[in-house]
Amino acid sequence: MAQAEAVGPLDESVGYGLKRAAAALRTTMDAALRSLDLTVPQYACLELIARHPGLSNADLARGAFVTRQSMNLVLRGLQDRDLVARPATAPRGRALPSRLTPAGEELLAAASAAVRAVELRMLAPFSAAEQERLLHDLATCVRALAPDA
Amino acid sequence: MAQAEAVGPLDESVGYGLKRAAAALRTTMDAALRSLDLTVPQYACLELIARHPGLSNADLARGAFVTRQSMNLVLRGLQDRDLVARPATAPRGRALPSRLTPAGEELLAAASAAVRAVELRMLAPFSAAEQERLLHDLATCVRALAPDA
DNA sequence: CGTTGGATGTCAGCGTGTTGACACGCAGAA
DNA sequence: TTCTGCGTGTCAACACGCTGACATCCAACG
Repeated sequence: MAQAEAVGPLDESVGYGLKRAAAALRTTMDAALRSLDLTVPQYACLELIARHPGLSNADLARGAFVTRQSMNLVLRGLQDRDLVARPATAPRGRALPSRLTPAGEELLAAASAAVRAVELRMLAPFSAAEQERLLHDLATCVRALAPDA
Repeated sequence: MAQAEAVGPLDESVGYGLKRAAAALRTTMDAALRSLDLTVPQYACLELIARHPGLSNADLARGAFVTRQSMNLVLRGLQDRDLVARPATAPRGRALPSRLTPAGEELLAAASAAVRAVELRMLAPFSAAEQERLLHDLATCVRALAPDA
């Protein structure tokens, strides 16, 4: 390596720090979920359905920060594994509300525990008040960038 | 939409907030750089080279959180546009130190200003001390997840 | 000195995600 | 009522990024 990883001018950027933290979290989550044969988008999909039963494909896509098409593929994979269930016909409009199967709930319980362990490790250096403050600061960043979100 | 975007149990997760903030930043940066015909990885590559001249492809890849192969493609695209220059032969080992061309420095100046404007907008609600604190908190998260980083 | 290990650049192959487009269904305005 | 706009689900085509692999080069060690 031609340059040391030492504190450089770039580490002073909050945007770079944000990306670094998100990348580290993503990598760690991926490693934690690998033993359950789940990718991060798949886990996010399950978690979203569990917290908001009846969510549509488009809603899930927005919640997981991917396109509808990608979420559609994720959803199909989860359906093939009998982890989520969607009605064949739309009860209202075109949206197909997704729900977890018992197997899905069971797998999610394990996955959620693994992810929570990761988050706990990330937040270990912080007090409860500091965690709350960090959460609030991140939400403020989002609001400043996308007021309509 | 079957469910409102209201404050749900998921918004209490710091990990989710982190991903949301990173996604919002990424989207906003992408929009700001589109007029300069630059993608976020391309901008990151230019910025890294500018701050650490002589960086190798592998170093750039680590700094931009992508693989060497992806960064190699980015680097070629920038070379084809005469924005960065790399020697044909390695002066030492196999690493080819990258440097900005005058055109690259010029374009980077505009891109850097655009990105700084985005970051300023994101950080507008924060005081200088709060910005510093947020930056420190993010670095702490990274350290907790990847002690060797 | 020879050899082992680590690091780099590059190639092929594949999976994934995205952009673009289309058909369908609801709600509101003319 | 009709029609326009919007949201949704789905398909095809493309581009991007990653995994795996290989050859090369330096450093360190026996």
